Amino acid sequence: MRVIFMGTPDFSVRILEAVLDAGHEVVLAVSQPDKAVGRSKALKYTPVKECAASHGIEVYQPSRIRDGESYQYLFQYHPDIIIVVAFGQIIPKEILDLPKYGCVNVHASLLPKYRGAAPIQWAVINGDKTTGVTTMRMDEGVDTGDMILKEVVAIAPDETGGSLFEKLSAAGAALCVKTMQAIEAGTAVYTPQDEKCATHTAKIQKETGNIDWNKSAASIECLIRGLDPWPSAYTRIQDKTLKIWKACVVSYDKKAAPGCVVLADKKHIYVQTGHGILELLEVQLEGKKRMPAEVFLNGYHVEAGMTLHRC
RNA sequence: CGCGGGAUGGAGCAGUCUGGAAGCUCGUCGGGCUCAUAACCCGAAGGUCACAGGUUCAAAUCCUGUUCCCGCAA
Repeated sequence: MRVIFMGTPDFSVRILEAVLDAGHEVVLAVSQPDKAVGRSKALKYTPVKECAASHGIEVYQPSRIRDGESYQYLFQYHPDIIIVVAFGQIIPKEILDLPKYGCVNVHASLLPKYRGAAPIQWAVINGDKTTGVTTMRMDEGVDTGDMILKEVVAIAPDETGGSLFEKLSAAGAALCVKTMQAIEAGTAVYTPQDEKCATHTAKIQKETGNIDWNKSAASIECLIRGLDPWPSAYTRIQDKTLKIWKACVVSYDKKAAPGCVVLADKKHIYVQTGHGILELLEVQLEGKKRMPAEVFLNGYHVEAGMTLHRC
């Protein structure tokens, strides 16, 4: 099929590559404008742009896809289908209706659950046991279109946002190709979403990682995993930011105020939470590299009674 | 040139302001204690103090330049 691919981050790249591998003709890649990023503030290509460029695919980067120009531009490519994966802008109806087979979206959750921005991280943060990917025929709402195919993916006990991202992008890539086959063969079945079961997720912000020690140890542990590798869960220790990369729930028969270090020896740091004790296993002090707790303890003095603060 | 922190035995850090003997915690190796130990005690090895210049009788420390790492911001 003649495909226009719209997407921006790494998640989209995996699917773009799968579409190419399946032999489809990607005539145009649409991505968000490049952004100044990193310490040097250099303008950086979006991952999709980078991938498209390496395959010799033309790239289009409208700042607003909703203005009339974009429609005109896309129209001249006469796509059979538009595949949209984490593009980052809402697509107007005229473009949705442009291709013969419409616009198909790959979403990293089992719709109608987790419509919206960061379904992967939220599935981990909420402690879900399973999640998945869904393909759908897009309509004007955000992630509200009729579903075509789904695949369930298990969330491991030590799953991180990053590792789940890998699993879901692989699953999404395969599912996208399968969906396209079904559409082309005319065997695709379109199932409306049950609005009553719909949930939405908010965009992940830096602030999302600010640990609230009043929460339970288990939920904080999920937060830590969900926000690994970005933006990471963090707290304050003696006026410095301490990122927490790995932790586990432990039992310890001592009580203190939430955020208080109840045990600190040569190898362990136990922190009281609103419910249960959390042991910090891997941390990173501002300006430093991430390191196991016992290594951190070699050079940083931590003792029982110290308090970790919410920023 | 967006802002800031950092580079010191194998690891993590102090020391830098107020130049003048290389220090702490851990690891490693040897010995001791012990039924035993990842526990404890004693001892040892191991460092061009990121790199290059400069100032000085003397530089980890002050000045200049370079490289690399990290946090913030996006």
